[in-house]
Amino acid sequence: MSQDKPVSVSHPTIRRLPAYLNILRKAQDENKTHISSTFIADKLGYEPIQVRKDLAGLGITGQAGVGFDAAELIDAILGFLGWDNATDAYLIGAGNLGSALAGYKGFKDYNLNILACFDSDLRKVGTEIHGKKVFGMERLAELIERTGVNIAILTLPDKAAQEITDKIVEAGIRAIWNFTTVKLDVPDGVIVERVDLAASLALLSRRTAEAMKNDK
Amino acid sequence: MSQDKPVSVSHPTIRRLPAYLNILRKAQDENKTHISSTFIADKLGYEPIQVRKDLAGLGITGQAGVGFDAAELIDAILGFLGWDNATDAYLIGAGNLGSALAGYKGFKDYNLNILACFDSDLRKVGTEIHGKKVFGMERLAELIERTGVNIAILTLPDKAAQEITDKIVEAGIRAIWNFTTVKLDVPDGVIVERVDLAASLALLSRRTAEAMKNDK
DNA sequence: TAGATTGTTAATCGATTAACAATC
DNA sequence: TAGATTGTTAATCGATTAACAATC
Repeated sequence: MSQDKPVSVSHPTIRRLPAYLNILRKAQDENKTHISSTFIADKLGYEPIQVRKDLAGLGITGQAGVGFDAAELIDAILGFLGWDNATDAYLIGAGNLGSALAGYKGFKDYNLNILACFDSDLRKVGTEIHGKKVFGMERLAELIERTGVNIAILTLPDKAAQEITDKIVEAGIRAIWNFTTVKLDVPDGVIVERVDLAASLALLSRRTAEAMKNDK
Repeated sequence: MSQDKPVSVSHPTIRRLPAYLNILRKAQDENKTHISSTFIADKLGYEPIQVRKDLAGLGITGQAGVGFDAAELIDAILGFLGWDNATDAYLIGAGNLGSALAGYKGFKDYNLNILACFDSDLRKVGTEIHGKKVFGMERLAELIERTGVNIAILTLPDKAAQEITDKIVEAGIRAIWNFTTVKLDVPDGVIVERVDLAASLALLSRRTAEAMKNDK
C-alpha cells in the first residue's frame, strides 16, 4: 500500500472492533453474507450510525440498501488490528492470573499466541503450564533477543513490574500488555496497554451503590 | 445525609478513582498527611486540573497552597465507591480465570470479598479453590436467596452466560461483573459491568502495528 | 417502485484543558 | 510577603448523534 491515507481512528472505535468481529463471524457461521449496521448495533445496544462511523474509519464502504459484505469486513478489521497474522508473545509471571491467561483459548480468535512463560519461582521453571514452557527470569533477555518476540504480557507482582519492564524493553520488547497496577515508565515508541480491573470494579460498585439507593 | 446534592460523576472520573486511592494510600504510608493534585497527576501522567475536577465531583475540597487531606480524601473515595464496607460476591465459573480471581489478594484493597465459588464440574464441587468453597450450580439460587449476596462475578463459558444470568437475577443478584464476551440481557436496575479484554488487546495491537510501521 | 440502508454534513453533547483570581 | 495550590468560569477538543439525500 504505497498510498495509505492518514487513517486516524479513535480509541473508542478501536475498542469496539472486536465486538463487531465476533458478531460478523457468528453471522457468517449462519451463512449470512451481508450485515447491516442496524444488525450489529442491535446485538450490542449501540446506534447504527455509530457502527457506520466506526466502519467508515477503516476505509470500508457498504452497499446502500444491503449492508456490508461480511467477509470483506472481517478481513478489514483483522488487517486494521494486525490480527491477520499470528503474533507471538511472552507471558511474564506465571501466577494465578498469568496461568489463566496462558490457558485461555480465546486468544486464537485474535491470532495472539503465547509462546512461553517466564517466572521467578524455581519450582515452576522447567515445567509446563497449559502446554507452555516456563523459563526462569534470567533467560528473558536472551530469548527475547533470539526469537524477536516483541509483545510481553505482564502478570507479575507490582513490585517487580518496573524492573522487569526495563529489562525486556532493553532486550527489544516493543509492546506490553500490563496487568499490574503500576504505571510503567517506558521509552518513547514502546506501547503499554494496561488492563485496569480496579477501574472496572469501581464502576460496578458505584453504579450498584446508586441503584440500591434508588430503590432504597 | 438527608440533603445529598445530586452528585453526578462521569464514568471516566469514576474509573480514575482507584488509581488515586492507591497513590493516596502509598503516600500515607510514607507519613504524608496532605497531597496536592500536582503530586497525584505526576504519578499518573495526568494534568493536575483533571485530578482537581475529579475530586471536586466527590464534594471534597482541598486547601489552597497545601493540597488535600489524605485521610479525608481516602475516606471520601471509599465512601463514594461503596468500598467503605465489605461487599460479598459469588464467583460463578471456577475455570482458569475464575480460579485466578478467587485467589487474587488485591480485592481486599477494595473491600470485595469472594464468599464462595460455583461450578458445574462435579469434580470441583465440594473442593476448595484458594480457600473458597466450590458449590454446584444447582445450589446457586438457594444460596443467593439465603445469604442475600447481590454481586456475582461471571467467569464461565460464553454459552452458559445468559442462562445463568437469568437464574441469578431471578434469585436476587443485583450486579454482575461480567468476564464473558456476551452482552447480557438483564432487567432494568440490574447492573452489568463487562471486563473487555479483547478491547484492550485491540488497542494494544493497533498501537503496536502503527508504531512498528513508523519505524518501518 | 417501495423499503432498507448507506455515507455525508451539521448539531449536540460531554469531557478535558486553559486561564486566573482567591486562598493558605 | 512569596510560593504553592485550589476552585471557578470559559474555551477547546473530540466523540456521539441527528438529519437526510443518494443508492441499491
